[in-house]
Amino acid sequence: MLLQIESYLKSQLDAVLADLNWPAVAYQFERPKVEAHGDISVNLAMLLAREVKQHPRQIARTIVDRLRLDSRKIARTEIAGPGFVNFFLAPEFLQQGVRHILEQGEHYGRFRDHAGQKAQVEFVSANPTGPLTVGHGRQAVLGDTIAHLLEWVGYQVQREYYFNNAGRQMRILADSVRLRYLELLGESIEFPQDYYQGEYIRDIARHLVEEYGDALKAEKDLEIFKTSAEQRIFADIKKTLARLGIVFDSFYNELDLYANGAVDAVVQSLKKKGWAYQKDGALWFKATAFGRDQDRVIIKSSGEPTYRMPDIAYHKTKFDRGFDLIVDLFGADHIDTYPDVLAGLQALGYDIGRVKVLIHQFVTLYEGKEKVKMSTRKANFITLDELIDEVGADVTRWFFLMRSMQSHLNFDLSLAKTQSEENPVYYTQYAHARICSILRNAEEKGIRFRRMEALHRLVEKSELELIKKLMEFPKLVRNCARDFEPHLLTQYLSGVSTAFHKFYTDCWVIGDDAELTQARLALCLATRIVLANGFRIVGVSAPERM
RNA sequence: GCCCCCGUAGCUCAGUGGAUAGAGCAAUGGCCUCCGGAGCCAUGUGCGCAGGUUCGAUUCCUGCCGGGGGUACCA
Repeated sequence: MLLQIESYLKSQLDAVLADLNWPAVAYQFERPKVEAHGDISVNLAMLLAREVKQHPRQIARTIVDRLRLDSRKIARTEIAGPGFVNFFLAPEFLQQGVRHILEQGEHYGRFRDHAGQKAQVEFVSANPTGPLTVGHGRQAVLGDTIAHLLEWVGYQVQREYYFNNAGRQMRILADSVRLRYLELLGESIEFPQDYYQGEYIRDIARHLVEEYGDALKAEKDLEIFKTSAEQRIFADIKKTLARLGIVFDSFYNELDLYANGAVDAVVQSLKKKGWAYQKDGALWFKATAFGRDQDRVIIKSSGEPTYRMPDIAYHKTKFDRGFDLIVDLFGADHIDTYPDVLAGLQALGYDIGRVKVLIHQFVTLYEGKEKVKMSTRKANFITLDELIDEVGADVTRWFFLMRSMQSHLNFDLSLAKTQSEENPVYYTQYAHARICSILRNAEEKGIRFRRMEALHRLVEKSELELIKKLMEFPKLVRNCARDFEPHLLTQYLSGVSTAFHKFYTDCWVIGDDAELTQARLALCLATRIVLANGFRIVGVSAPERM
């Protein structure tokens, strides 16, 4: 609705500009912070000042005098401050906004902007060497929410998890399991310090003992230990993600890229195109030709490819699989490696404009004032599961979404535990539960919403403020999806809750005036729709009771 | 050394090229005849420092200071 009124205003303003023979400038609509400045303001006059060589206020005056706006949409127009033109929405327009929301229901806020287009979001992508950490949790929640947002603007989205099961880490993991296995069989072993120390390694070994007895005692090949570890750990990872409501559509592994020749094909292709050369016994990629500060080794002198090769080959498959939008979500530790991948793709002739790389900063855990150092190897990390045990899935998701991804996140565990009852997510969910309670109450009294024509009774300030808030939702969804900024949603939703709680305090819903009751029930229903739709995107529950 | 991110209220964090910079937690005082008090209302402090661009900078640019991360023929 807000989007409709903006395009209406834009067409009116553009017509006036054309009339006056004034140049088109890129003016913007915004929602003023201060109530006295109206509902929508436009900075047009200030931008025109230089072009037209008049005072902004005078320009604004000229424009406003020529505007003939529909009074059912815009109640009045004012010029203020340095030359803002402020518009005040007509109550009638707001009341019709409620009707619009009720008619749209669970589709309110959805767009078809990208209908028919395919997007892929790659995230988490943690190697199966241990349980997910709190840091992975941040990425998991961000990625899943971005995927939701893209779905809301029309994309068909695939969630993909890429993992590396070909490298040295997995060998160490496998050998860690082997040693624990031998230990369980009573052999005396020496467990290296840089091996995986976690208790879960013993669990995996225990399963092997149960399944194979001592049959693997002399097994020199690590394959069975590796496969077993990979399967067990992945099962746990999936279970953890499922607790947060996250399900991946596809898992892609590095080994396949070697097995099916994809890595080799990329090497040949780079050579053929002249982007690779031999030096010091290694094969180098001419990354400097694509703006990098130095060339990179892609095949070591030992004959092994470096990690960049499978990364490039993997990304090539994303293009070959036909995605219109490719989103990569990485932790800050990858910040210096993805440009090589992009350069590689450019060298192969792909349009990297389709790739959106998102970097999120790390989570630093605190226990009170003490910083908790985390290392999967040393197994002194707090797992994502433990965090969910402590605060629940809703709080976990909400907490990770309250911060923008480029901000470092200090997570105080003891605070999260003690404050879990006072958490902002409860405040927001409470509004939803409260609405459900009112509706139950009405139901018990035999009152049902059925009269859309009562909406003109919504005239109280807190009613109109709530409606304005609800009408912002679609624009917000679209902007969050466009800018890949899921955190704005949590802020918005808690703003909706505030507006609702105010309305609830000021206005009695179920009363003697049947028509007014109908109007306010409609507003409650509309609020519930917006909250529920928002919760669906951020992935928290919409409780009917708390 | 070089590259990336961050520096906003006591704490954790939002936000904006513009008109009076916000939320949650923490603190203090109010609000229950009646739909859920997990609520509402009221009270305080802040854009790291210095230049520049601009009609206007907390926002953009440069330098500095402080914190985090990267910078391998490891992944």
